[in-house]
Amino acid sequence: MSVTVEDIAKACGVSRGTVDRALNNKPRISPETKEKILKVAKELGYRPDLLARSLVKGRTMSIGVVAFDLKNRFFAQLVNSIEAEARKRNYTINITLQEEDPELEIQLISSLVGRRIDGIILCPVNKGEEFSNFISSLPIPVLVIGNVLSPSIPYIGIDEAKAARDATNMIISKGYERIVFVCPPLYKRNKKNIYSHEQRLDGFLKTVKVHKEIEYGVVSGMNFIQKVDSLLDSSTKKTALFCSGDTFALDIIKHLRAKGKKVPQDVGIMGFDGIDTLEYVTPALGTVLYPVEKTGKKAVENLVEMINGKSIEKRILMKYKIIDGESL
Amino acid sequence: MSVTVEDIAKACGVSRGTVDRALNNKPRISPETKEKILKVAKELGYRPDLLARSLVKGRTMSIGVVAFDLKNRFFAQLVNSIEAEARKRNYTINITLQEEDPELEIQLISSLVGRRIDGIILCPVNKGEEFSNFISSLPIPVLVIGNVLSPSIPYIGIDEAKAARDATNMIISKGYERIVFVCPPLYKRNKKNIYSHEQRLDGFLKTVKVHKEIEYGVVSGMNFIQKVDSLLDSSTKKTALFCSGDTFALDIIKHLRAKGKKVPQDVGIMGFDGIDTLEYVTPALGTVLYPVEKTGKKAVENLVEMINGKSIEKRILMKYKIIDGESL
DNA sequence: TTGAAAGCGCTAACAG
DNA sequence: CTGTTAGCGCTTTCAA
Repeated sequence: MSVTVEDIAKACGVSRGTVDRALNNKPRISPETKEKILKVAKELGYRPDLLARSLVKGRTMSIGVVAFDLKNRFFAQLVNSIEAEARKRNYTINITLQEEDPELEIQLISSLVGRRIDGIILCPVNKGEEFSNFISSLPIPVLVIGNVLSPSIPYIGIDEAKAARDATNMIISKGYERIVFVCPPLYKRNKKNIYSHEQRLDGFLKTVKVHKEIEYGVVSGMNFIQKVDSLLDSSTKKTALFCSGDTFALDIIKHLRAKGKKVPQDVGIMGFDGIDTLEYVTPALGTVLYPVEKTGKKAVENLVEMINGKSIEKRILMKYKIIDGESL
Repeated sequence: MSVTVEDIAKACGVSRGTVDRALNNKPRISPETKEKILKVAKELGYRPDLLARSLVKGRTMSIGVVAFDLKNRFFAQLVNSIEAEARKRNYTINITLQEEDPELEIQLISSLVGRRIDGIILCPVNKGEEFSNFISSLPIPVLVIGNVLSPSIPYIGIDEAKAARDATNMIISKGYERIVFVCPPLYKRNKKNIYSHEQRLDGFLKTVKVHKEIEYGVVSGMNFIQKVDSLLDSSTKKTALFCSGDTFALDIIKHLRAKGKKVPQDVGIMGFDGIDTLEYVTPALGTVLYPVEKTGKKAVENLVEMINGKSIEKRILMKYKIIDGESL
């Protein structure tokens, strides 16, 4: 079908080895033959078969990405920056979405390994020792983003608990009498890896417990909007809702608006993540700005290091930023 | 390094051919040997090298996607559905982002072809005969989304011009005296493929010219916000802005809000695309709902058909929907 | 400076 | 039912 090294060799009356030397700028070839080979290669429209090359070289120059889905702004932004950084380094990315299905995740990872990609950036939904062992047993390096797996598997992200503490303190400083942590995913903590949300909860609880005067609560489950509703009706204390993700905050704001309640007059709202959607939302949401783009970039940098046999830090923390919006 | 067919063959005292028959459910093998081989394969933790398989099979079971970037909601949603549908069909996707760089786009496509992917879904930024010829000359099928390239290259999308006509008529029915088409990308029409925006403009113009009583205008360029501003100051006619993309509309709304102007009281706004961000935006933006997810799904379906040697329609049109929001 | 041959791991074809 | 061989397209090694 397409042109091969063999074809060029024949056309030039040389051997495949010589063609290889010409095509890949290797020494031990005369300038004349080289020039001729390059010319013929161009004429024939030669395109190297990267598949065959990978087979012999033992690396594919591609990295696998396993994420939840791309509807989620966080992952879209993340993958965007991963691709950009990978491209800079001549890597291609293979994206697979596990849609929060633990079994699918394992399948996808296996498939990626089978494709002989050079490394994986993983946003895991699985957790536990068995899965961690599975990851550790893989023949290629894996870097984890978002949810920590085990101390021995490289992780890159932010200090979630500390960020939550800072955010909670910010809310407290606004004079709220009651703060409710809204964390819908919490109910799946037994089945899925929601490390980051648990850490955020932890940071929240630690902070709020110090302030005896402040009433606090935690809401979890997919029917969090109803729960929030009844909570708000149950007391007249000045209340703030600290949501463990911006989208939850936006859902609540939307609901409150429909009910005619006002933010922040009737209730204060704080988000987490700083997704780009916020740019167009009013009132401007207070949130914790997660440096997604930088995280993606850094992840590629470090994964490539690992691919090249270097060791990296097991826990790389990025700088987050507390954003004081109009919603508090 | 890792376990190969050869290893299993040796361990079982059979030939590679037999192992192949066992592993891939091929006939002409006794149940006992098959069972034994499968058992040993599992014990050794065998993982087929898909690279080697692809080399001999001539297909990689992966499809390439070339898009602008994933910050753009449209592409994030599109890629999300492409991945999901591809996964269903046991295809993996290779994503590359061209960031609206025509030369990079060509490079990326070449690289994908070199990797022997089975087909490409392309959201082109290039245009013109030369590029179309380049695409046609590729040894693998290409399906285009968004911007049409040439009638001979399969395209999937919506009837942009008709959608714009319908949208314009909807705006007119609201009693506006002046309608301005805001299309920032228009200024790059000579360098880049902005087919869809041009079609939208075309649909707008055709419709508005029929209504002699209505004043109309077109704004282009990245400083469209300023231009819109001075336009609004220049007349007291009841004006609507028909933006050729939702994000432009959102940018304008944001700006107007900052200036204290109200939508739709002071000016009506209509968008195009129906990106998911709109869910959280007020006032609810009137827009043209592009069936992104269905388009991505359909694209994979059709590309796979092409990969399997079947021919498909050259121009597949999806159903769009005019959304009457609160912004008009 | 160039050629020939081996081999990456797999599947396919043909014998046996 | 099973083994052997060739070959996918490339790179690498060892001779010449």
